[in-house]
Amino acid sequence: MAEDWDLHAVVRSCKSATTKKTITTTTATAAAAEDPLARLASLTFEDENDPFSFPHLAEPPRATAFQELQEFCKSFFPTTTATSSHGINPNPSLSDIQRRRHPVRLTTTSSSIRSHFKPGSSSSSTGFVGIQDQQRRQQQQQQNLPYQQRQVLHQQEFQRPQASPAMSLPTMQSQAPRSRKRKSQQKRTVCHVTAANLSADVWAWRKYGQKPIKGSPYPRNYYRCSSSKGCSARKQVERSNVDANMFIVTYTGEHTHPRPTHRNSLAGSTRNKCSVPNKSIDKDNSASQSTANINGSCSSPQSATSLSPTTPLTVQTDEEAIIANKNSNEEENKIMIDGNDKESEEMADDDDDDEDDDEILIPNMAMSQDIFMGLQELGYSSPGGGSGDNFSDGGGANSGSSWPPCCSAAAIATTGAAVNGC
DNA sequence: CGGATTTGACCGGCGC
DNA sequence: GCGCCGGTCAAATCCG
Repeated sequence: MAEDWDLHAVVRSCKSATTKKTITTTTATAAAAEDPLARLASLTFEDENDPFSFPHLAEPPRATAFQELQEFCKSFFPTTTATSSHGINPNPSLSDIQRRRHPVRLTTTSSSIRSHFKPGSSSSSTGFVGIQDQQRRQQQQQQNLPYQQRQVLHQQEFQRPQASPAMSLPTMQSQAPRSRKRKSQQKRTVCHVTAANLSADVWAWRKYGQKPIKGSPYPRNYYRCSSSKGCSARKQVERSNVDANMFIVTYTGEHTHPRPTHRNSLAGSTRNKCSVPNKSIDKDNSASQSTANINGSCSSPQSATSLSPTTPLTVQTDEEAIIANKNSNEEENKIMIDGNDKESEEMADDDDDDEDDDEILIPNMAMSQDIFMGLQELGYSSPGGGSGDNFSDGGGANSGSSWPPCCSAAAIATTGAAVNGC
């Protein structure tokens, strides 16, 4: 139920990315010397109005470091053939196989996304970075790579920033009548983010639906922009069924209003509730929901603040963004990375129907492991535990899973706010 | 009281 | 043509 699966609070409750600017600059730089990842984390925003710009990303020393890392990590990247070695679908269907023959881009249509989100489908090498990243992550884990190294690998996929995901989306017909066909053709920006990173969004989102997704133990939450009436921007948040720590965020549509420099006034009016941990959960259907049940929600910034704003922050740039981009109009917002660019080009070769579909999304994010630990101590279990919720397969919203990413996200945001004196 | 969330119902695209 | 399923609507409810 929503009390548990309370992503809305994450989505909306947290401060703008400017908050993280302080976090990253104050906590990450110290570790930057020994940890390349920390360098990434220490990236700062050039413009407060554009929290996703990373002016320092292109600085020669860092760029060199990235290139080195990239070279180093290339061997870990999957190459050309999809595998079923991740426990996703040992018995791929014909359609799955066919899908694998056609790499899918990050920004794509719903049909392709749907295909890739199907548990039985796995992407081919170059296309769907998000899913691939999940696979890669598992591969890395299997290879017992050090965590930070995995983080570096992960981070590399975020080196290509974009402005705001939503703002960079192509214009769509916001007043168009409801049309599935049209929806399916809308461009989407898909990214994988950690729970904390769900908050790295200056827009105010209002939840308007939640649906169980076939093949996924987690429901998908639907949000629309509440910053402005008539805004067609939408956002879907779905927990990855591959990596319970990750969330698949899909942006659709475009904001019809300026980006708020601060959180929209509505953003603070969200219900901030900190329910009793582990209210849990429908016991009737726990079998297939092994990871759906995370303990009770806590979207309350107040409770998060109680963890102390001075908690040392370990910057974790574990977010993912995706995306190749061929929209020349948006080139100025992107930093091209050699390896990724090649992949993008290859993708373009494979599928030139979507020449300009690709988007970049790279929030600069930080999260505090200490805060997570603190939350756990307060009774919030980590993702992946619990018994699971009951999803009705029929239409309509359902009981959601009870993973409370909002807790950590709110904690981060609030902490950052405190640091910033916001 | 206004706005956000929840959730059952409905619509329509799409695969078979 | 049919059924499945994702996406959206909207009434009820909640909350500050």
